[in-house]
Formats: sequence, C-alpha cells, structure tokens
Amino acid sequence: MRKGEATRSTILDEASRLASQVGLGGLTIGSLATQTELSKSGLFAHFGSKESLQLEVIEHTSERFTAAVIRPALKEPRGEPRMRKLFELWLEWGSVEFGCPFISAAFELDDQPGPLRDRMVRNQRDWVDTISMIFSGGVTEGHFRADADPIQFAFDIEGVMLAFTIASRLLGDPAAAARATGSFERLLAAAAA
Amino acid sequence: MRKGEATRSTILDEASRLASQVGLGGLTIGSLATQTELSKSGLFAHFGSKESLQLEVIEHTSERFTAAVIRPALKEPRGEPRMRKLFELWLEWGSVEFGCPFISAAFELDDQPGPLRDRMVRNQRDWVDTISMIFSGGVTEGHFRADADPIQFAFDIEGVMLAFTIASRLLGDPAAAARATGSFERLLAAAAA
DNA sequence: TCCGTTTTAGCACGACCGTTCGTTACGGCG
DNA sequence: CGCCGTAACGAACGGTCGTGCTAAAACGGA
Repeated sequence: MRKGEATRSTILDEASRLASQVGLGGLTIGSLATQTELSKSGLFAHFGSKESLQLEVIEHTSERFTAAVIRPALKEPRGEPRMRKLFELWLEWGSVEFGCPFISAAFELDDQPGPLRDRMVRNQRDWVDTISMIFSGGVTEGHFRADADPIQFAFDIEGVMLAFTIASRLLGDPAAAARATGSFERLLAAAAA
Repeated sequence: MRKGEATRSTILDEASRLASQVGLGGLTIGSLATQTELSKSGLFAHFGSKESLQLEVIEHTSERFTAAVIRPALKEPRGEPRMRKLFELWLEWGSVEFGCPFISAAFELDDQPGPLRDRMVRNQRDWVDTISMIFSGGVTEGHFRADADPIQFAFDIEGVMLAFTIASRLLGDPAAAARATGSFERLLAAAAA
C-alpha cells in the first residue's frame, strides 16, 4: 500500500518531465516504463488506462505547481509584494530543465475535446482567477488603480510568461528573463495607483 | 507532374489543418491518407519519410502565413499603419477554424532537437525580425520613440498573441480578441513618440 | 493514338502501441 | 509459521505506426 503510492509518485514525476518534452499525447507507456525501470504491465496496473495516467499527470503537476508557486506567494504581504513573488516564482517554475508542462499541454489540447482538455480548462480558469484575485488584493491595499481590470492584467502577464517561454526555450535567448521581467514591471507600473 | 504538385498541395493543406489539432508529432500518415482519400503508400511516395512530410508542412504553412499576414501588411504605409495591419491580420490568422499551426508546433518542439526544431527556430527568428523591422520603420517615420527597443516590442506583442490563443481557443473567452487588441493598443501608446 | 513518365494502389514487414491475463514476489498481520 | 492483499512481471493480443517493394493506373507530349 505505502509502496504503491511511492512508485506511483515516481512514475508521475517522470511522466510530468517526459510530457514537458514530448507532450501529453507523446507520452508512451513503454518509454515511461523503461525510464522508471518498471515493466509496461506493472506500470499500467497503477492507472488502468492511458487517459487516466494522463489525467493524473495533470493533477500531479498541478499540485506541484501550487506548492512551488502559488502557496509560497500567498505568504507574502497582500498586494504588490505578493504579485511580485508570484511572478518571480512563476518565472523560476518555467525556467527549470524541461519547462512548464502546462504550457505545451494547453496548446496541445486546445483543439482536442475530452476529459484532458476539460481538466486543462479548469486549471487555466483557476490560474486566471488566482492572478486576478491577487491583483484585486492589490487594489484593496491601494497599490493598484481601482479602475484597472484584474482579468486583463492576468491576460497580460500570462502573455509575458508565454513569450518568455518561446524566447527562452525555443530561441535560447539569454535575455529572455530580463525581457519578461521588464514587461512585467511595465505592467505593474501601468497598474500602479 | 502537374497532377503531383496539386495533390501534394492538397495533402499539405490538410496536414497543416490536422497538425493544428493534434500537433506535428500527432500527425499520422494513415489518418492523413484517409482524410485526403489516398492510400497510405500513395501519399507516402510524395515525401519519402515522415520527417520530410513534417518539414514540408512547416514550409508550406510558412508560405501561407507570409501570403496571408506579412505580404499584405507590407503594402500599408510604413510605420504605425503597417504595424496595425500586421497585428490585425495576425489576429485573423490565429482566429481561423483550427488556429495557428505554428504556435502549437513551437511549444511542442522547443525541447525536441532535430531538423524540425531547427526549422521552427528559423521561422521564429524571422518572425521576430519582421516585427522589429516594421517597428524600426515606425521609429524612422517618427511614429515611435527612438529609444524604444524593437525586439522588446516584438517580444511583447508575441506574448499578446499567445495569451489571445489561450483565452480564445482553450478558455473560449469571447472577449479574447478585445483583450488582445486592448493590450496591443497600450503597447502602441507606450511606444508612441 | 501510342509511349514514357509520373502518380497511385496493394501488400507485407518489423516495431511499437495500449491493453489483458495469469502468475509470481513481497510485506504486514494473525 | 502460514495467510493474504498488494505490487510487479512476462507473454501475448489486435491494431496501427512508418516504411519498403512491385505492379497497375493515369497522365501528358508526340
């Protein structure tokens, strides 16, 4: 029982890493089994189907994201400091070895109906909510203009992160992080009260 | 000879459409053959390998993009009008039935070395160049501030387009285009001389 | 109309896909 | 010690993948 949970988690970690490279659809039970040094059938038994494996990968990664980005940011004082921390951690999250698994998944699934897409939509909605609520907190604190649109702000910094990913991962631009931070600062300044 | 070129083009059109949905890696010769009403081997004979098929899909789509977005924009007067037109056409290009095949490909390939990735990098570099050169034209015309960074501008509107894609295709936000246009206008205003 | 050159189909291949099944090794509890 | 549920394995399944090979069909210029 305990043992099972552990291997399961190992599998999902590896799967998340693999999915960042080849996409959720590119995930293969065979290759995943090889990488985790399990037999195909042994690994398969943990999930019952490929789709639930993929679903659990999303779930698992989502929890890691919450733990690495959202939760620590919420420990910062409300308003601008919290928003800054959120962006900083997000940038770090997107800078690790294989990048953010959600980004590729989002673009991969946006035209493929099904439970996977549904889950990603929910994820993305939650994420936009998180950003805009943190922004609203900043309005309450008097850091940001009351007439600013929190959802538009979320839209804009989402764009910055996506552009960062392209610049950094595809183009290999060493200035990518600096560009992203610059854009973020300009957005903050434009929203400042 | 004539006939071959025609079917080839038909195949590539369909492949481009398919790749927008399932990604370049999700492309399958079998399904592509079914959709184009050709035999697997008949279709295969046109390309010789899956990888060159994928490469030609990128090439083909790139030409369509140039014809639909870049070339018409270049007919506008230099500077701000040209930049506006570029963004407007880009937004249209990304709004068609199955979205921009490049965006999913960019995120799909960013961690998979090989000729496909190389081709996408070149594409992306060219695109950033195009945007920043049009921006520079605007500086020359006196529309944009001389101290503005054209590459940073390209970075920013790239981000806007990517955020638009997520909002529109994944979240189904009907306000996505309006948000994108708003962000673009703000970027223009910030760069205005 | 005929001939040479594309262009397409048919068939087969080995590899790998996701999945199922029966069986074996392991670990905690009586 | 033996028991039993969990965990992992190996072999095999039907199916599809990308890719060759060969022959038929369709085309286009003479």
